Amino acid sequence: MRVLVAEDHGRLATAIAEGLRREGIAVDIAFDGADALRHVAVHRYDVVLLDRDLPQVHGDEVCRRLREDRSNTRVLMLTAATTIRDRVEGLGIGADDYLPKPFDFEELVARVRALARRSTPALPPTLSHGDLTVDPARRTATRGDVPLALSPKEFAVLEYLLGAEGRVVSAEELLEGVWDEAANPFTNTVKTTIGRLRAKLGEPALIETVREGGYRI
Amino acid sequence: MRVLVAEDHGRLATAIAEGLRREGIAVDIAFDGADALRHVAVHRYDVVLLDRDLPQVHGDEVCRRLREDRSNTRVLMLTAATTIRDRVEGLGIGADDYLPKPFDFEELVARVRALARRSTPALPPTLSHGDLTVDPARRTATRGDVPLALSPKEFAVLEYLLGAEGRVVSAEELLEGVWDEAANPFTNTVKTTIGRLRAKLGEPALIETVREGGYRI
DNA sequence: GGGGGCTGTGACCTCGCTGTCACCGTGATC
DNA sequence: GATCACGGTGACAGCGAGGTCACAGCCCCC
Repeated sequence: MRVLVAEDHGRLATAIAEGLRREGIAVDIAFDGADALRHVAVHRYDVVLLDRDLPQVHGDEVCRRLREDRSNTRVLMLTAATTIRDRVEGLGIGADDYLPKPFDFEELVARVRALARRSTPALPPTLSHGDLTVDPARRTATRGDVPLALSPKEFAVLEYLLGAEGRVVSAEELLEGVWDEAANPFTNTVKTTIGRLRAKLGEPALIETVREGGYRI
Repeated sequence: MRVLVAEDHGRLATAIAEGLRREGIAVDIAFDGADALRHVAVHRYDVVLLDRDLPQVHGDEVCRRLREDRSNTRVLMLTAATTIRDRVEGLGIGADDYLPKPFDFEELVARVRALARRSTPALPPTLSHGDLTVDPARRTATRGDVPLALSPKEFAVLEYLLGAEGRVVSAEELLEGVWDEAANPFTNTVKTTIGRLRAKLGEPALIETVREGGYRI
């Protein structure tokens, strides 16, 4: 899962980002509205966490533009204002959800996850393939009743591959979908992560390699 | 991601190419319009970076030809002229985006990325012929329920032949369409690959030979 | 401060793919 | 039947994509 945090208060933005990363979510940060639009043009996000009072380009405007390309990115509006009127306005603009500051971090994560699940509507709440079952909401994965202890990155990669439903996923696509923009494009961390994931998934092997193509489940 | 830079100023072309490569993007260079068309005929690019003032064949013409085959390659026009009129004309010809020189390199990269994201709305789901089925997205081929373990080259050749829908495809055409430009034109690797492919496809034979002509499925 | 898990890096290795070459089979032509 | 041209086949060597491993930095938690 990949999220953009658009928030001009540096401390808050980085705190949110840190927290989400600890949950295995790839996070980029934009410090103003123009920056947010630039990021959105370049990458695909599952969710944009959007502060309403952004400098340069107002949050409402960013939201409106996001609605225009009908990419199925979801918008979670953050705002200091807490009146019902604001809430209604926010949703009217096209935000998918709305969270008044100050908020509880747990709740933020829960809402982000809920929205992300909606951004790929075809997928059922738990993903499975053969005797492998992955529950994105609970962050658990089991193979034939045996729970798997996956790290956040490993989990994210597995989730992505399952979501692709047998399509071949290139290393580049994985980098784009699971890592954040700081990732070195020439890294071999994808190879390594796939290797570790395979080791944990055990036999019989589930992740196939397609030479010159990528990986497939 | 693969990009073609069509730009006749050698220094600028190589500088752009270097920069994009540093971003992990595969880049080919064409120094004039005819060269650009040749590259485009042979390879599939996500984005073509097209200088408008190209020698031999003008950028506008290259762009028009790109629109004609409905490959979903995106065109980013570069131009020295900056008037609104030019901009409108450029887009009218069918460019997907438009960047006036001089430009900020960061912006160039961002726009290339944004275009590339738009460029891959999945190809037709599967190709088939008789009991043979080929799924390009999953990179799988089956013959009557039996999955075939094809190498990348074999798969590409099979895909090309199926795409030709019974037309006779010459060895030269296959070389152009499936191999890269470094391929030795006198090679007999096509013969060899066809041989291996036939062996894997099994009986009854699907690939016919047309003497002095080429192959047909 | 120290231990432990998670990640990314760089070095090294392995193995399958691929292009080449030499040779064979076959059908056409004389 | 001899010759010729073209296509098929099998052996082989080099290469490069992908796998593996050890290690170091980082962060968290005790």
